This record gives sequence, C-alpha cells and structure tokens, in this order.
Amino acid sequence: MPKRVDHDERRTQIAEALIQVAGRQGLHAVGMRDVAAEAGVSLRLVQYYFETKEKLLFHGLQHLTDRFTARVDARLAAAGRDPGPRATIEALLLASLPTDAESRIFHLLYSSYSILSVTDEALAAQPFIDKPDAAENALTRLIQQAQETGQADAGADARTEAISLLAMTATMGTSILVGQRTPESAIAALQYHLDRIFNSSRTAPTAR
Amino acid sequence: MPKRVDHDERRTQIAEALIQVAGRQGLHAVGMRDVAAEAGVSLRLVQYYFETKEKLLFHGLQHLTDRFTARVDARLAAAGRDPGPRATIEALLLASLPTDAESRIFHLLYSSYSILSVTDEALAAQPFIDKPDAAENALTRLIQQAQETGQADAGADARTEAISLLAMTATMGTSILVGQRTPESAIAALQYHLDRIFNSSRTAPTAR
DNA sequence: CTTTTCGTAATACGAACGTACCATAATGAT
DNA sequence: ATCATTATGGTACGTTCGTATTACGAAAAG
Repeated sequence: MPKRVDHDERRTQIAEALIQVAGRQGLHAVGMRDVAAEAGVSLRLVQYYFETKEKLLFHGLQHLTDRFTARVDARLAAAGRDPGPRATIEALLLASLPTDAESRIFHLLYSSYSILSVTDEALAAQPFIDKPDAAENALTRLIQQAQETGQADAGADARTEAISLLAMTATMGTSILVGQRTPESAIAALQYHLDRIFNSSRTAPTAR
Repeated sequence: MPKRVDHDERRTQIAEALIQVAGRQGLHAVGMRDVAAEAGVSLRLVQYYFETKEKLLFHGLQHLTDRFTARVDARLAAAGRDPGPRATIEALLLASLPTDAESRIFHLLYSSYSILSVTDEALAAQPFIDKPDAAENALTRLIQQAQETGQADAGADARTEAISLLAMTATMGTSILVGQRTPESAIAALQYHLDRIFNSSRTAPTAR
C-alpha cells in the first residue's frame, strides 16, 4: 500500500474545506468539486473519505460545532479562572456573535443547517439540537448562582432569562450577518439586559 | 389573440405555487418545473411570466412579505380598535410566531431568504431589510406611548426593549420551526417580558 | 518475492436544472 | 378579411451535479 494516512486528519481537512467554501458561496451552492478544489485534492478523494455528499454535510456540521465549542472554551479560558457569573455569561454570548471571519462563517452555516433541517428529515434527525439545550442549562445555572449570592435580581426567572438572552443573541447574530445591525448595537442591547438582571453592587439584594 | 389575461393575477398564482412548494421542500430545492406543476401550468408559462428564476424568487419574496403584512393587519383588526399598547404588541409578536401552516411557511421562507441574502448579493440588494426596521419603530412607539400614560415602566429603554422583543420572537419562531420549543413555551417567555415592561395597574408610575 | 490491500487519479454516466427555440390557436386591430 | 400580436404548449440544448467505474502505483503482509 502507499503510506498509511490518517483518515481522521484527512476528513478534518476536507470538512474544513467544506466550511470555507460554504462560508463563501452559501451552503446550498457547495458541490463536491468545490470542496475538492478548496482542499487541494481530487474529486475522487472526497468521495473516498466521505462516500456520499450527505455524509460529508453531516460531518461538516459536526466539525463546525466542535470548532465552535473549542472557540467558546477558549474565550472562557481567556476570561481568567472564576471570572464570576456575569463575566462568564458575557463571554458566552459575545463569543456567539459574528464579529470576525470565523464566527461569521459559523453563524451563517449553523443557521443554514438549522433552516435546512426543517425540510430535510435526515438532517433533523442529526443530534445538533441538544447543543442549544446545553447552553440554556449552563446559562440558567449561572444566573441561579448569581441569585444565590445576591449578585442577580432574585425576582428574575433564571431559565426564562437564560432562554431570552440566548434567543436575543441568536437574532442579533443574524442581524449583524445581513448587515442590518452593527456588533456594537447588538452588544449594547445584551448589556442592557445583563444590567437589568445583575446587580451592580455585590451585597444588596434587589428590592421588589 | 387569445383572451387577454391579467398578468398580475397569473404572477400571483405562480408566486403562490412557489411559496407552497418551497414550504414543502425547502427554498433551495424548488425548481421551475415544481412551481409549474404546483400551479397547474406548463413550464413554459412560468418562464413566460417570470423570464428567469431569479426574478421568480424575487417576486416570491415580495409576495411573501405582502401576505404577511396583510396577516398582521388582520390580527390587529381582530384585536378590536384601540386595544391598548400591550395588546397591540402581543398581537404583533404572536402573529409572527409559526403556529399554523401559513405562518410556518412564512417563517421558514423568510429565514431562508435572509440566510440566502448573506451570500447572494443580488438578493441582498432587494429591499426586504427595511421591513424589520418598520416593525422596530412601531414597537418602540407603542412602548413609549405606554410609558407616557404610565402603563409601562418609565425606566425601560423603549427602543432596546422593542429590539429585544422582536429578536426574541424571531429566534423563538425558528426554535418552534425546528421542533426544539413549543409555541406555548415561546409565548410564555414573551409574556414574561411584557409583564416586566408593562405595569398591571394603569395608574402607578414605576418606582426606581 | 509475491500477493493483497490502500490511497489516489481520471473519467464516464445518468439525471436534473435553467433556459432557449419553435409551434400554434385565438383574438384584437386595421 | 387579413394581419399582427398574445397566451400557451412542447421540446431540445448545454451545463452541472452526485455517483459509479476503472485503473494503477506503492507498500504492508505472507
């Protein structure tokens, strides 16, 4: 045989190519030949490592979410250890906004996959829907922790606020993507709600 | 000549067919032959009234927003005349949620067009981006009115709240669409924020 | 050293798509 | 009555797409 090659590595390389070209042309417009050209390999190779286009798309989605998770983790690590609930939430939300090339592509493609999954049942069966659930749970717990330590308004419904923050962030992301809103205004709106939920002082519980 | 036919009527009929089939298969998967079959006309006829597919898609988007505007207006009319700011806002937001077949299709296709416009500059040049702006302005004014009459928290930032409500509603819609959330839970979250913004009593201004 | 298997390449195939072309019946205008 | 125009149908063309087929060199296995 020729030099045994690392399949996972090659698959990652090709999935990366898929993401790049999809970010440029749109997920709907990407063909196997485009992916092959972007990855610098032959069309046959793409077929070899992903037998069908559907499998390629699935793996691309998987790779996308993995990369995004790593990105968020990196942001959290950069915030220092134990930065407090509010700073953690800020890092989480701001990492999701499409403010640079990488996050723009992520947001665009994740949205594309979501919309696609409405009419494509094979994609809908793919388990990329529980990712939002995990984020929602994490945010809820952070808010609850802040409430217990008096850092957040005790009268707020933690889960509903978590859902709302994530929902707002998602739409803000799309608005930024289509050029309807600036990242600054989106961040301002999010800060507005964080100011509302969190107390500025760390001692006084909220009067109600 | 044959019986002179109303071009606008035919174009509307075909655009309607486009929306139906796109709602079923996804916007990316709709072909001119599908539209022709759905409208019960020949492929040539679709070409005749919309010379190119691009023009057909543009007109479909136009028709979609028109229908949605009419739908919202109908909801507002059904709420009775002068129902107060909160009821008006509720009608606006709830009309946007994909709770029945028609609104599901609308939400799916509007999202599809939005995502498409990120990578398709011809679509991006289409003026369907100022529609959200109009909604944002309308909501802002309604909240301001409520603040002036003491029906809403005077300390709230009307525009930011309007932006937030619309943003939340948009994501909630998508979540419902992909089956991640029920309409009831989405409505509950929206009500939570309306309860926060609006006072239950109509006289007492908010203490702050 | 032979044989089998793996990575890679080139290319062919059938289907589907958007568009273009040709045809024709019906009707308004002259 | 004739002619030009309009609405409609059928179909062919060129391209692109995903997939299948065939081939071949290189190295691990025996």
